[in-house]
Amino acid sequence: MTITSYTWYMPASHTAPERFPVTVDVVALTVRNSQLNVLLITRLIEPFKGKLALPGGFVLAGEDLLEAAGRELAEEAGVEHLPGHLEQLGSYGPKGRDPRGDVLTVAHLLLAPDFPVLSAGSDAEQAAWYPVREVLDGTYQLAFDHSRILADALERAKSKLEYSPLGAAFCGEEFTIAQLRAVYEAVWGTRLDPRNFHRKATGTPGFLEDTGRMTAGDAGRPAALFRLAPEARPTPGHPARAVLNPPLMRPRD
Amino acid sequence: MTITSYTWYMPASHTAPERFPVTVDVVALTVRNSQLNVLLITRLIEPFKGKLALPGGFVLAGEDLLEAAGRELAEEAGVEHLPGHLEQLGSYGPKGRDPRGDVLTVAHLLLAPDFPVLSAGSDAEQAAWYPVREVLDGTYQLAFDHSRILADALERAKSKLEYSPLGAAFCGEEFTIAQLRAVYEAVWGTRLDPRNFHRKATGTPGFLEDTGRMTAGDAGRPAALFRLAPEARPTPGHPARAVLNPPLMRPRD
DNA sequence: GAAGTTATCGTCATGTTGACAATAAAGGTT
DNA sequence: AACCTTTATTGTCAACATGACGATAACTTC
Repeated sequence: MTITSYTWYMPASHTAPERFPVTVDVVALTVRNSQLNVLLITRLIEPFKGKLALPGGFVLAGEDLLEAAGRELAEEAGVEHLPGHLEQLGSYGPKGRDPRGDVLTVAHLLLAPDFPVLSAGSDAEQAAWYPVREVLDGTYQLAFDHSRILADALERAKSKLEYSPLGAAFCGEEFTIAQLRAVYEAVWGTRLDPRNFHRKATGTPGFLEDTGRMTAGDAGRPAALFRLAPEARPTPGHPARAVLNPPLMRPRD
Repeated sequence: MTITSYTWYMPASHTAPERFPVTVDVVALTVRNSQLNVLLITRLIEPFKGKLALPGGFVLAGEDLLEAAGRELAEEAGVEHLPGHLEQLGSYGPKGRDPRGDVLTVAHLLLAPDFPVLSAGSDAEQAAWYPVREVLDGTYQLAFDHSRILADALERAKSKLEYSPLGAAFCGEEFTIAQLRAVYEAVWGTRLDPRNFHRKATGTPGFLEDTGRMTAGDAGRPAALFRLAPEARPTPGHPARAVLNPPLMRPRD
């Protein structure tokens, strides 16, 4: 259905409302060997040709935002089923983001276990994981306002870990306390005392559930395998409801 | 500037990107005689004629989102200068929100001291404060998906009070601890112990600053007047930076 | 002046944190 | 097999924060 007349919410000028191209961008974060990484694509065309950018693309007619974000991510990363937790981060623009005109973008945040990115053909935009640290310190330049979006995403991710059980979104189905701690350390950029973290993680009601199984083959004493407790698991409609209370304290910056 | 061709971010179909009407809506909250209130307008036309809705309107060309939200709010509430703290809440749509077609809306949240709403002429949409409680319990019906947006806004407001100094955004420049406590009680919908709240509010470094002045004329012992500490005041670019740590604990639901 | 009201300061038991000792259970080394 | 290294897990303890309330202080109202 196309809207041909607007008689409501009429701007003072009494003209038809402006229409904007709307894109979704995704800040996909994961932890690879104890480092926080972000998924970026290399732009093959102007503007910002050769620069790195967040994966994303236009919202299509009849699509919702999360839907569009999931679709774009799946397309550009070359995966079928989206792993991890996807949520909306915030909207940017439409003014002054793109040299070619006003574009509104709705940024999203994906917290996911490490997954392999498909190496597409050479004519497609190449997606790959990049250490967040190296993106922030200027080793790489991001296109558009994607640096700011990344910064906002990081701040969101950091605080998510404090109050929600979403740290586990970076892990697989089952994980050890040490693996979960590595997530917190990578996202927060700090070191945490293993003993205190263990106490807090296992002692918080409604957070973790012991599987009864253990790791084997690694160095050191085998570790117990945990999974998210049912109350902490995301359910359709109520993503990640349960809250860590009191929060897992992040050391003061 | 009008965009006539898109050669980047090209959807698979290789057609020009869809364009959407984009609106901003504002959930304006305030505390009036110990009750949380929300600013709503009465719709004068279809759809949802006669129903209540959040103030809002179309984003204009060359406008940014916060700008548009501030403008719409000022227009519909009939105020010149926006009081309080305005921030983006999140985006909704574009699918299935409006019976007439896809519209993307970016919801915003305003936390403000009680301010008088201009009673515009009878041909304009009438804006007024409504107790949030009565909106939630079904006494009033909201248009579009505005009930959901209001619910999300409330959740955001509640958690904002825990970790940020934004409770003070509901108060004027100077306020007493009891006034601040009334804000927390109204937003959280709980009663707080005055003595413990006083201890926490005045004992949190970087939150409040004693003005040295006192109230007079009210019932009971005069109260000291406080203002936000400089570290907790919003500055252009860094809105409400300082964080309450540890947070002001909200009683478990 | 007495009573009522609100603000503010204290007290105390309980719970949480941060620092760190000690033990457990594996693999690797000699 | 005895030892060493590594990592996991269980405790201990002081410092601090919270929640529940007692006790005053300083006004207004009657």
